[in-house]
Amino acid sequence: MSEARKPFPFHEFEPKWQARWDAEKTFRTPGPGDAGFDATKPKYYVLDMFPYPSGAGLHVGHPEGYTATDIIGRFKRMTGHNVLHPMGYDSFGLPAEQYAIKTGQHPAITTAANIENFRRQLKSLGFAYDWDREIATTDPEYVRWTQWIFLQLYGSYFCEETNQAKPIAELEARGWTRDQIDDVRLAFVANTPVWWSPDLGTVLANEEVEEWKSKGHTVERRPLRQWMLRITKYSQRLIDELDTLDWPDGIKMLQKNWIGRSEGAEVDFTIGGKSVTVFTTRPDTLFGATYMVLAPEHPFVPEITSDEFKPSVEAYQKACASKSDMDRGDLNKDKSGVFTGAFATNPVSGEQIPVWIADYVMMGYGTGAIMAVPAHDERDFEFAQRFNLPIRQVVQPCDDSDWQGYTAYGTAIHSGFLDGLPTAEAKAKMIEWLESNGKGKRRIQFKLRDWLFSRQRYWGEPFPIVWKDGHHHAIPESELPLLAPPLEDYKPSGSPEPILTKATAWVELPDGSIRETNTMPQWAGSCWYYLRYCDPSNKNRFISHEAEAYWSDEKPGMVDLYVGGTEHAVLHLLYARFWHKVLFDLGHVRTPEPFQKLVNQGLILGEDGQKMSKSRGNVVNPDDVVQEYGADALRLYEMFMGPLEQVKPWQMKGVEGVSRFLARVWRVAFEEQDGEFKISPKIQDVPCTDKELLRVVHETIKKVGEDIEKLSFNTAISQMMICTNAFTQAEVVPLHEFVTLLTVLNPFAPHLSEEINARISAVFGRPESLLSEIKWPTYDPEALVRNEVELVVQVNGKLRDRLMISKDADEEAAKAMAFGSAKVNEHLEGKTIRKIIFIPGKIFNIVAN
RNA sequence: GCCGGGAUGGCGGAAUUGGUAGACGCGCUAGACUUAGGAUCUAGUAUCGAAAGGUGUGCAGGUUCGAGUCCUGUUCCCGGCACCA
Repeated sequence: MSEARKPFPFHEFEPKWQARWDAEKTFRTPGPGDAGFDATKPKYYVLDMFPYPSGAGLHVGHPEGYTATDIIGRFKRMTGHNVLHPMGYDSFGLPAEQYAIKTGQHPAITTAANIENFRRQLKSLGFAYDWDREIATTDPEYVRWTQWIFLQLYGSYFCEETNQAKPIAELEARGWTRDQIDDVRLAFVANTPVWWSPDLGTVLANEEVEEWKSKGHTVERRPLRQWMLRITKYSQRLIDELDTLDWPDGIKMLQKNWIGRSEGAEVDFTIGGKSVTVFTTRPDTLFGATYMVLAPEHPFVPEITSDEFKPSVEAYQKACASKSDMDRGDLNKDKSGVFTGAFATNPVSGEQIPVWIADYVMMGYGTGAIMAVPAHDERDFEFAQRFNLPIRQVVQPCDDSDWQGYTAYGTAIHSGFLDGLPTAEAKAKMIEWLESNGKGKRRIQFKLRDWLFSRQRYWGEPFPIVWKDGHHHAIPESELPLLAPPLEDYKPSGSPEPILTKATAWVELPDGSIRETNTMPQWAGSCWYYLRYCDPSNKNRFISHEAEAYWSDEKPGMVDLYVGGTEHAVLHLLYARFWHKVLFDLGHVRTPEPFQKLVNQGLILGEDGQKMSKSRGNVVNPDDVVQEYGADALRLYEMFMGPLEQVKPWQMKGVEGVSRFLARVWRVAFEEQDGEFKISPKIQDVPCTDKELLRVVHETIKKVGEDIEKLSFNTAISQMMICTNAFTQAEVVPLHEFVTLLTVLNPFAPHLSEEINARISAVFGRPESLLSEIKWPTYDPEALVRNEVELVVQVNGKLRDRLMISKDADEEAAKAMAFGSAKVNEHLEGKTIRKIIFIPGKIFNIVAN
């Protein structure tokens, strides 16, 4: 599009307004203690998931959520709130380091350049952020507090009695030994099998493995000494407190499934005098256990295996060790396993059952051992069939289902003292029996594992920990932030030694202690950034008590609205909740949850309906759209595409559509004369005498306000289009009403609305004030009333006529009108009227046959 | 397999929560203005039918004066989890 053909000069006024907002700090949000802070206003905290500043820049998915929160934030400002709407950068991470290695530049340099580009792009979209609160997780001052929070975790344990974190000092006072204390810290060291990638030079979390493998990296299983966070202690609270949050059901379900709570029992079997505990959710089927299975990695395997079976057991263990969890999963159709030669004693029946090892039992869940009840468990059933193991019925189905492989509830049979009991009661009774006979106990089991928190990469926060005499110690808070030393070579060495180990001058301290050389994962920074925004430059605390108090309220979650992609459902959103709860337990924050309301924006697909990707060539770059149609058009289009949470394809024609709408708004105000935009003579500073026009304007105030609250932006825009069309067709455009339209349009298209308002204000000599700083208009309910309404007349529920009728016509009046209609009478011919249903102002339905 | 979300014109999507299905936009058709228009404005646009009228919200039933909306069953699509005992 050539310059001359631009329907309105957005290329001039958009940068102009952005520069002004920047220079005047229009959207600065004073907090407690800041000049200009008004504590009487209610707070509203609206948060975006901050971006990872990649080299590729923003993609069109970013402005989708960011525009939604921007509209909400601007709206809440106009309705009298102190709005906290900040932005920052999640700037540590493996991709940055990989990119740096590839380009030969230090990640600090590439990260700074990428942040600068992101900031430019964000500013070019006119978002009303308080830029004074901008943070990056790589800022040394930010790293300081990330490390400080880690030290809180390190300095705490989980008290089972009160179900909360407490300071380690309490245990010291009680005379606990160092080893005892180290065993219960929320941040602890464990030797555990982890996923190690030699070419990336780091371990990976389970959920990261697939992604990096698909990029061609290799991973292998290795036992390594790692830092873990005891998130499992919070399993129950993380499930229960979801109920207090206004989150999509799907996300709540995802987290619940991820945490994976199961109720059941531990049952102690014996193998040659040795006690082996299994976990089961069906203690009622204990009489039906016909064999036992241990995970191949179970520590008892070597000692219980008889000599005869040692070769096959060892061969099987070796084969399993080389398989990943995924491979095990892929092969779940084919059950495999070997007999150990050992037999276990069933504690309730005294029966001897064979002990097998099989990879369908995993060491990481429960006790790594199961009692197999093939009659009532699908997996056990399959395994028993494969290896010809006995299958014994102990549950009678309630319906006529086959009992073999029947996993639902029923009635206990062939089960001694349980016979005749329904499953739920049988479970309870068996647990009672186990507990009173010392053969087991009730147990609640979770799938959630402790969080593997260390990485061996360079581009992350170092642990504020030193080692001396084989023990770890926190470094003093005064030494924070502990920054990574400059390294010339941070390429992976191929060994699991952390990169920082190479910086010997940094690692080896004069007193003979050595620094921890692992670094934290990228999640660390994103776990608490929403707290730092409240008080971003505080030198003494991660957040002041005053700021924390003001930006929290009586709701369980601190942030009023959090918008972002669904990809973080179980990682970031779970980790952040965990950290927040620890800080809550320790008295640092007053809300038990970080995010009250969560909304996931839907993915934007390419024009071809496929996921956007470089290889498909269907990627839309926001910069190009801004260049051609302007920021307002991009913002408006992304909001007009459809419901925020829905997946929807991009259509460049749709951008043109909203751009035309903006041009129509512009042309209500201006006519083009000799390439200049002159104010339209239709705009007059007169009262609005056109009742219909006035009605549409007030309808627009009402609907746009309500729709913004509901995050229904597409319908709000549609109403503004209706309103604009009414102005376009009006002979006279009353100034006051037109400014009202500009005001409600302002949160959506801030540049255009401000520009039109500024220009017409100058012409009419009105005081110059920013639309974004004035009050949201109120609608007059009187103006919404129509004197005449359309009454739909139906015969047997089918529409037969529409009649204009006074808005408060009663049934008698409606009846007279309806039976006066020729069309209606035609359909009543030869019929007897049975009933009349009258909904005033809407429906008059005649039931006849 | 399990869990979650969805299915409405040629397309993106509306529908006051049981009350006129298809708002608004795209596309398309015709007209106006124009040297010209890929600009703008006006009118039309679910479908069958010349019309009257009929039919229509994935499919099959049900409840109701009335169902896109509620109930039962079913098909397909998208996302997530997946041997968790």
